[in-house]
Order: sequence, then C-alpha cells, then structure tokens
Amino acid sequence: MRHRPIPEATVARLPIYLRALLDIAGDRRDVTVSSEDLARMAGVNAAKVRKDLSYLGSYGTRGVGYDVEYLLYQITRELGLTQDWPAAIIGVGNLGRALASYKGFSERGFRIAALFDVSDDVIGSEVGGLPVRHLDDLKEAVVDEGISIGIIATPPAAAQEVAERLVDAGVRSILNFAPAVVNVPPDVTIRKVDLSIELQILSFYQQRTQAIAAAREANRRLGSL
Amino acid sequence: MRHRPIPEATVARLPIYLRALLDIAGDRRDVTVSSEDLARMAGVNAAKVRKDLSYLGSYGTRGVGYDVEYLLYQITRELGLTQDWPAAIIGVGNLGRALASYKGFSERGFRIAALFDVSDDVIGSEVGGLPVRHLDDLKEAVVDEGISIGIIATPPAAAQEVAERLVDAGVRSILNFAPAVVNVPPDVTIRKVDLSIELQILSFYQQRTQAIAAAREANRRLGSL
DNA sequence: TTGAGTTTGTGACTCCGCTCACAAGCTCGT
DNA sequence: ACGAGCTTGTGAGCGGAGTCACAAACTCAA
Repeated sequence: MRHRPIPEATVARLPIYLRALLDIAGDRRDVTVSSEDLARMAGVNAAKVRKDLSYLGSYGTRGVGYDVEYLLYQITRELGLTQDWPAAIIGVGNLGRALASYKGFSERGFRIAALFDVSDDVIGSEVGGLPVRHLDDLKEAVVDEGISIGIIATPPAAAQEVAERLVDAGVRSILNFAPAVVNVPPDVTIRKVDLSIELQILSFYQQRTQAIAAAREANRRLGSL
Repeated sequence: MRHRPIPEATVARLPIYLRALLDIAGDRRDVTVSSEDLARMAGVNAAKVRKDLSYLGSYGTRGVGYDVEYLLYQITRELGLTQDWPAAIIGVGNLGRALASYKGFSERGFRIAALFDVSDDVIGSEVGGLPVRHLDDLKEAVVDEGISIGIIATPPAAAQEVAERLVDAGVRSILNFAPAVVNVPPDVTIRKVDLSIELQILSFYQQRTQAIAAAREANRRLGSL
C-alpha cells in the first residue's frame, strides 16, 4: 500500500484532517485519536479516514488509534507545509484586496509575498502592508523572491494572459479566482475557485426541490377532484 | 435518457457551458455551436459536453450543432436562474466585505439582499450600499425579504451556529467560506469554499514534483560514482 | 435522389472512489 | 497467560463518471 500514489480525493481531504488535528492538539485534548472521532470532526465516514491515512503509511495502532502529534507531522510533511511557499496575487480589485489581507492564509502558513496589477490607480499604493507593483515586474519578483504560487484575481478577460506570464516566470502552481477557463501546460497545476458557479449550483438544487414540491402540490389538487 | 436525474458532475459544469454560451451570444458570433467548439471553450472534451447536454434533453441537431439561444435558455431554466434568489451574507469582515461588493454575483444574476454581523463596530454601517444588521434580525429578514441563500463569511468558530440559525430561519441553500466543518439537516444543501485548502492542495502537488526532481538528482549522482 | 461530409446521442468499457465487513493486532484486567 | 473489547488496515463489491467509438440523422451540392 505504502508506495502507491495518493489519490486526488484523498489529497483534497488531508487539509481537513490537518485542521481537525490542530484543533485537538491545540486543546491538548488527547494524545491519540480514533478514526471514528476524526471522521466526526471532518464530517466524513470512519472507513474513509482510515483508508486515506493508510495511503500515508501505517501510522495508527490497532486498539488505540492515531498519535495526534505524529499524524500532524506526517500530514504536514506530505502536504509540503514544512517549507513555505510564497504567493503572489495578481489583480488588486475587490477580491484581490480581500485575499491580500485574509488572515486564513497566514494562519495556515502561506505568505503573500507580492501584489501586482496593471492600473496606475493602484500601483504604488499599499494593500495589507505590501506595495502593489506593475505586472511587468512579475518575472523579476518571482525569481528574486522565490515565489511559487500565483493567485489570479483579475477580471476574466485578463486571466489567460496573466496565467501565461506566471508560467513564463516559472510559477508551477496557480489558483484562479477569475470566472474564466484558463489553459496551462501539463506540468503546471491549476485550481479554480469560482464564486458565482457555486451559487448557480445551489440555485439548481433549490430550484429542483421547489419544482418537486410544486409538482406534488399539483398532483394533490388533481387527486382531490 | 430525458427523465433520468442530472448527475452532480454535470450540474457543476452547466454554469461553465452557460458562460461560454453567453460569450458566443454576446459576440453575435454564430447561431449554432458544435460540441467540439463548446468543449474547447469550456476546457473539457467534446463527448462529455454531448453527454452532459443530453441529460437536459435532445436539444442538438445532428450535422449542425446546438442552437445557441435555445441552449442558453434551457440551461438557464434548468439551473433555476429564471427567478432570482436573494442572498444574505453573514459576517462582514475582510471576506464578507469583498463578497458584498463583488460584481461577479450581480453579473450572474445573484443579488445580495442583506448583511449581518454581531459586532457593534460594523452594525449600522454601510457596505456595498447595504446596511449591516444584527444577526438577531436574520429570521425576520429571511421571511420578509424572501432570502433563499445564506453565505457564511464568519470566523470558523461561529460557522456552525450561524448555519443553524439560517436553517431555523428557513434557508435551504448555504455557501460556507469559513474554514470549518458545518453540519446541516439532509434537506439543506451546503457547499464550501475553503481558500487555504486550495493552497494546501497546490502545495502538495508542488512539493511532490520537487521531491521527484530531488530523487532523480540523487540517483544521477549515485549513478556517476 | 444520391452520396459525401458533419455532428449528435448513446451503448460499452474502464477507472476511480466510497462503503462494507472482517481479520489482524493492540490494551488491559484478571 | 489469556480472553474480552477496541481499533486499524484492507480486500471485495458497487456505483458514478469519463472516454471511445459508431450508428443515426442532418445539410448541401450535383
């Protein structure tokens, strides 16, 4: 089992387990934790927790559970969080600004190292303690400051070009907030967060349940004739 | 085929097709579009586009493609976007503020109708043209103003309680930005957007490729001995 | 009307991920 | 030392989702 690659679905859950473990460790609640408890905290089922953790190796003890500190360390290491990955935000509009001062990033060990834009209105100003620089300085900054993650928070029309500039500068990990499809070479990892798509998905399920309710209602009325 | 339920994965892609179709319709580029073209614009493969669209019904014409306007209408309808779903944001910190003024929502037809918080520092102030109200007024506002989507942008510790209040007020669709696991009854749809989890996933893949590169390097050196 | 060229709709196959269930292995009390 | 009671690790089975490939159905030119 050990040396099989970790499935994507598992990778996506490791940060959740990490958060739960940090909660436990912070409270000094217990030295070990069972898959059952961890599952409850992570909102998944216990078998899934065990299978996920087994991809990292056999770090549990039967009849006892998992050592919290040890597991914390292993997940941290596996996620590559023992080193820091400086990130740059491109696009300092509403969203970019909020991301720049979002405390959740620094709490999880991510450091926003630079901000870029193309508008003279914001270049030179400070946001969250960092100066906003011109996009043309991107490559230099990436090299000099070892930036390894690019966060795109531009309008959709600019997203593809910004992504290409990031890739050209040597960035291999991109998080895209712009509502646009962005293509990158296969050796680059890109993930997208699209806020209005999330709302549209919610809309679908809401609409569906309302449609079902309406149909039931119509049936009821027909039945009573 | 028609009356089978639409798979989750398909639902998640419909908004992407919608965006692509809006682009085409806006440019008045063409009356019809092929699955091939649509696939290119959506960043997926053509067979997937066809299968996805076939769940909505047989709206294409063989040898021709899909009528852009008609398909637009059908997807809009299926996603429930013909009616509007007023949303409330709970938590007017950094993120909540940005979401309140995020133009992407209104562009896609979602209206932020109310803002809530518990801190006296912000209650009464205006954000994005809306007054911030006390969380205790939530239920009343939901009923009076027909709010159907709740957006949680609070610190993680408050997320579960806020979710329960939303559910109690009658909200059945929740979008959670707080980095916390939130449990809701089965008739409530909840989706989460966790920004630092996204970065942690990127970190994993970046770390992995670097680890592979390092291993290769080590091998090379050993081999040259 | 026919045939060449296009494009959809979908059955068949494969792969991935989830869940179940249980043997293996641990602790602890007696 | 042993058995009762937990908890892990994982094989087996199942269902959802992606891809392939091709028949069906359309257009258009001659």
